[in-house]
Amino acid sequence: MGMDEMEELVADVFARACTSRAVLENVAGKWGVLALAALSEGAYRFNALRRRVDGISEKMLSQTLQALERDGLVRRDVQATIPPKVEYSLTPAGERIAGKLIELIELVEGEMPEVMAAQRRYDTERTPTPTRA
Amino acid sequence: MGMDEMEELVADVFARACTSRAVLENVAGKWGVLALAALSEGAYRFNALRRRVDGISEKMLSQTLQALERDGLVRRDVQATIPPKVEYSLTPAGERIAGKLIELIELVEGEMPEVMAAQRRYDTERTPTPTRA
DNA sequence: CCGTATCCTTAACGATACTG
DNA sequence: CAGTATCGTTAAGGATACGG
Repeated sequence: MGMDEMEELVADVFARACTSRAVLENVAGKWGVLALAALSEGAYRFNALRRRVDGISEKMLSQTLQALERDGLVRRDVQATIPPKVEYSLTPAGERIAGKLIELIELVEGEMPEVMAAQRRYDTERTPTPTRA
Repeated sequence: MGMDEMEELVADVFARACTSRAVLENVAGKWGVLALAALSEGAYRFNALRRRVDGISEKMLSQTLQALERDGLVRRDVQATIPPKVEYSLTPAGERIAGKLIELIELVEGEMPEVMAAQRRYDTERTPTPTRA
């Protein structure tokens, strides 16, 4: 077994309790994707970001940003003014990952017509037996 | 406002209750990523896939596959043999999305050294005040 | 304005048992 | 083998209120 295969094992996302899997969940999870994608548009302050990511609660935004900051993907800059301003932005690593997420989002959006057609087919093929009228 | 901006609005993942956001969650969610990534290696039968995606329960695998099948990303082929064999594989759309997910996974794995260093920094800078000894 | 802390509700999840 | 059904547990999530 060569070095490359070795590294693949210890970092394999398919293995549970793997560090890379945890990071992947932060990044690809429900709110992580949207936060990173929004920040790839530029720096945001807390409440502006909250408005951008429609539907996120204060609590979840706070938790999401903390996780991403801990992973070194998001930078948090505090300006000690009154009232205080806090700006969130992407680190270089964050920008690389966010870039890939944008590609994913655009790909998904491009597939939406096909996806919605498939959903309609699936739903009509399985529901039409309502206890047999 | 041109056509392009219009389409972007109706399909904007940043809007809650948006169809593309729901699909993105199926695809990028905890189990969706792993299921699609595994299937990009080739067709899998139910229990083989369950073993490949370490830690997933029968219930979650079943639910995940149903959602992805409904979205037209996974195909389910039943062979009426005894015992029955069911093969799961990617549709063309599923392959396109899975390909992008693999890129994401590999990118994340590549950033892991940097990420883990950031985590260590974050953890040491914030915990070392345990009630002040 | 930027959050954290709390409470409470909901839904995700896992384990088990059972059917086609 | 390939699931569905049910149940109990846990964690995620939302709303509110308060502190920095």
